[in-house]
Amino acid sequence: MPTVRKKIRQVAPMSREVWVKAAMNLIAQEGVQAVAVEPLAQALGVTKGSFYWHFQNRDELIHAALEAWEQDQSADVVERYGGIVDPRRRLRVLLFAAFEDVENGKFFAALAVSSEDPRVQPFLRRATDRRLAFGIESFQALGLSKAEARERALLAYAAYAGYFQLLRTAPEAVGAVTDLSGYVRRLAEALVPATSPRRT
Amino acid sequence: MPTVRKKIRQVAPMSREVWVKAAMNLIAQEGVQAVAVEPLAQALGVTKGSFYWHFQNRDELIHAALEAWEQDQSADVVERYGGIVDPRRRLRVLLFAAFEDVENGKFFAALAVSSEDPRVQPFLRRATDRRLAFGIESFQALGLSKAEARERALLAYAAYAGYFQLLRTAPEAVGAVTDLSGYVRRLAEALVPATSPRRT
DNA sequence: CTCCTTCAATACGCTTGCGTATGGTCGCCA
DNA sequence: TGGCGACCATACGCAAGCGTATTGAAGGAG
Repeated sequence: MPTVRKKIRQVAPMSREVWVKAAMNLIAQEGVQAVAVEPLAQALGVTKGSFYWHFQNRDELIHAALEAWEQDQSADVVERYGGIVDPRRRLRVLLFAAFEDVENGKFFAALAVSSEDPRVQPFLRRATDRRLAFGIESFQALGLSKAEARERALLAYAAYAGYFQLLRTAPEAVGAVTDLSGYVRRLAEALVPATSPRRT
Repeated sequence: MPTVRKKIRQVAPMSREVWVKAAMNLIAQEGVQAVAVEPLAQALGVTKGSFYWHFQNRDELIHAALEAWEQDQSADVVERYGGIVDPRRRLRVLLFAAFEDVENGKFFAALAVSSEDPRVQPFLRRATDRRLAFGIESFQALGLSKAEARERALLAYAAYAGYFQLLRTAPEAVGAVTDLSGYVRRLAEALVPATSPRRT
């Protein structure tokens, strides 16, 4: 240990956010049950003593991580594409954007993995409801009945959720489909009637 | 060893199958990590002493449960519909049958919940590969290229997996779509080109 | 009746992880 | 320079589960 006079510790005081970020990574890879205090502390090079200074208990960390995700979430997917007025275009843009945000898709799939956990259920439900409602709304703006809009929104969302679930469980099978945009285009064309403005 | 003792005990002998069935139920509802020996024994009204007579360890029970599922699995989905020669009809029948087998769909979704578990991964992979391969094969029989067949099979399977995932995480949202057959019909019509004019 | 096999209960040790209690170190400030 | 507060380590108690070892009951074969 030659030139280690000052520890970096003071500069990076292991603040809450470090724990939250680490927890989010763990959730994305192994689900919430993998967020265990002691292993996580060891991975970060500290002990539980540090953790229980920053957090009251394990649940608080999990909740913080889920909340952090929910923030990015509603900022990204919904609000950003709510501005597009043409519902046809909005739907297509939304679909492509959703499938291209692999990071978020993986986290969502990881949450679905922990869907039995009562801590994640409200978050999962809110995300699902928000996205489905947005889809239904958009399809209704195309002139479809509410029932039909619901049907298509559910199909679109199932295709989304299923895609990222498969990306978790069998990535090579998904990887064999080299052209993701082709996949999404097919989905969009199946759901959004008359993509080009040939039929107004 | 194989002296066939015919005499069944008057008291239900708590044979292996009772444990396996109970484990399958637990997996379907809460995932594999819920298959714990002691709670399960208590739920069955016995103690661990019984369990460790029938099984070497916990993994053996889990493996047996997963294998039991896999048996029904390949018997049901693939073999039963492989006989239909017309690929167009085969695909449609397969799609409807898959979505109507709610029991199996739920179990599959529960397995996806435990996808991080190294014990379930081979089962999940085999099921996915088998189903995808069957779908690709059928789409190719329609005259589609391999790439296009892969794309459609993946979309169909994602819609399937996502549907049952949503049924787990947000059953009311799915329940709002009252007409499941409409959902599947839309999916089928989007994927299977130029349905024959005979049947709807 | 006795013994042997089958099945199950009890008791024990071990590991993992949660949460608490207490003490130590370092910097800053009066 | 003494002390206070932020941050972390250590040590402990506790619960859940796994797996093992030992004991026990109960029925059939000889």
